[in-house]
Amino acid sequence: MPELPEVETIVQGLNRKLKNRKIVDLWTDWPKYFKLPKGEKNFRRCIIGKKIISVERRAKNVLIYLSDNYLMLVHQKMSGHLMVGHWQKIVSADNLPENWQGQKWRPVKFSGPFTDPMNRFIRLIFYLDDGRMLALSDLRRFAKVLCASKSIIFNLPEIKKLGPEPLDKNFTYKKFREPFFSKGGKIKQLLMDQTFISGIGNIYADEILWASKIHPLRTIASLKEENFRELYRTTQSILKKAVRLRGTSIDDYRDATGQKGDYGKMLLAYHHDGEPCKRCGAIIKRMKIGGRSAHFCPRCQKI
DNA sequence: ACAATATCCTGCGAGC
DNA sequence: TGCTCGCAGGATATTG
Repeated sequence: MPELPEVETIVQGLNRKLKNRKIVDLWTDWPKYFKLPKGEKNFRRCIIGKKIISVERRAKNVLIYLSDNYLMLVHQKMSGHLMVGHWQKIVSADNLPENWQGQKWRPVKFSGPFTDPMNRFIRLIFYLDDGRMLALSDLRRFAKVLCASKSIIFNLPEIKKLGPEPLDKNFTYKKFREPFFSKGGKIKQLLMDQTFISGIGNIYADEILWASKIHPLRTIASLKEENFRELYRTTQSILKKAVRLRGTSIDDYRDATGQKGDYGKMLLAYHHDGEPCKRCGAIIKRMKIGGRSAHFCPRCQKI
């Protein structure tokens, strides 16, 4: 679900709310979430009793720094949302809110945005020592949660391989341009390749390409220097603006407190197929590229 | 070696 | 109304 701006927004919220909290218990109805890297045997033991030092973002991963040099990594994948709320144990299921009726029983009352439909899909809960909880709502159950010592997590291949952060101060044009010399293929797929630049997914790839007037099927070899300049510029400006507006809530994305992001109304290509292009008036098209839908203007994004 | 496809899941809306 | 199909913001494994 969330891409860089959404994960960044969530992380900022979590960091404010979770700092110095101790994790006292956890509950899940989907133990498959837990992945233990080599050297760790027991997820519960990794987590319980640990204090949360800080929360940071790397690519689309949420990094929760714990005491004893431990680190919990959460990847929300397509439908995951981390949120913080108050909780109390529910003794009887009789007075569950309407949107929980008929759902699998959950051991808590989540009093954040209680009527938020996403609450139905809370599958994992970390209970905190201040009476609050960190919950993972995840309709499709794709999310992944890892816990291990810092060094083990940072040495995982999927973390080590990650490309540079596009909003990092050190992300110069040179750094952006360099990998294109050695890689081929189509521009859209490369923009979404996490080993190339980290944090860009389907929405922002489409927006960046529209803003740069580049067709998603353009090959790297066909791009001119001015195209790369434009891609570099729009990548940073679009992601920055999306972070400022707290992400895109087309469907179900929420920040850590259940609020929607405001970048949705800024979208100019993504989900605008069938509508006139805001720049030239041609009808925005949608096509499948590498199993994902791409939205683009067939007139001003020339192939 | 590369790229297209299947896979992990569930819910929703469209179309018949 | 009720069924089936396609679709969804990700990443990895498998196939061709």
